[in-house]
Amino acid sequence: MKLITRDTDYAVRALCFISGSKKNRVSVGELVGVLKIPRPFLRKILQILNKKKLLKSYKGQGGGFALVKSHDKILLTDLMKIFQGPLKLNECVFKKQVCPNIKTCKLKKKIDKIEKYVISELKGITLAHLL
Amino acid sequence: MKLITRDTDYAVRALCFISGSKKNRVSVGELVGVLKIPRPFLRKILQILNKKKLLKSYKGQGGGFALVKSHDKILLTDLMKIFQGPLKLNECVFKKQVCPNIKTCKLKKKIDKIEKYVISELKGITLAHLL
DNA sequence: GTCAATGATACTAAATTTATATCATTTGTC
DNA sequence: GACAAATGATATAAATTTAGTATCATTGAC
Repeated sequence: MKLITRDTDYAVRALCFISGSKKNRVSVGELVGVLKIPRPFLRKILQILNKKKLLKSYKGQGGGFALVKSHDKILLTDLMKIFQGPLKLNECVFKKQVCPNIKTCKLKKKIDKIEKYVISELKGITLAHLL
Repeated sequence: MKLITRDTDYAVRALCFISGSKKNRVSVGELVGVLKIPRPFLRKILQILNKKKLLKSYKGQGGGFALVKSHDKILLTDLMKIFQGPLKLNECVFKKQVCPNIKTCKLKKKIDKIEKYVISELKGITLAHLL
């Protein structure tokens, strides 16, 4: 029932740290040292963030990762989408056949309303809110 | 990322059907026939609902399950709590050590706000909204 | 007493989340 | 150019949660 999974969490932490760092490149080794995130897992996450253009990576000695845009432009929902798929509180539970008696399910509308609220609120949240 | 898991779903369907039934007792066999839920799984769910006093069970020939309270008194959140644990959108992600630099995490307040809204909205939802 | 129902409980399977491991590629330094 | 330090790509494994199964015991109407 967690809305936010661990990889999203780790991504947030890593991006925050990189954003706060004075260097313009931060290596995995540095991040692991500070954030205590399992190294291979963090590597995977950073590679994904690189592919998704939230980070730019630099290979070779002295390499590492740098932010592409400033932290107040990085939306929490972007991270959630990347690691957890599209934000949907309700999936198929309240579709057609909920109660076989019923054609239109009023509950769905209620859930949809809540979902919209959550999404709109989350959309307003950037990493800047952490700093 | 589903807010509602399958057992909650099944519970909703079963309770709805029982509520709509003219009989005052509905057996698992009947429910399985109509709702197409795997029998042993449904049995488990109904047993839980019985223990949690949302259903009353009757053993023996002609036995089955009956509602304890009317459908407009059964809250969706009750079912979610029973099958999915306490409703918390955010768990430990945005606690203390999010960004090691930071003491108080503003994001937590935002998430809390959303969570409260969701809970309050869900609290208003009963099975009656399905009928 | 029999049979049709639920109670209790232990087990299995599938899916998702959370990692781990390894080899390839790039690049700065000597 | 060799080497070392970094990331890229990718396959696999472990842990957890969700979903489902199976079985024997108990109850109660007939």
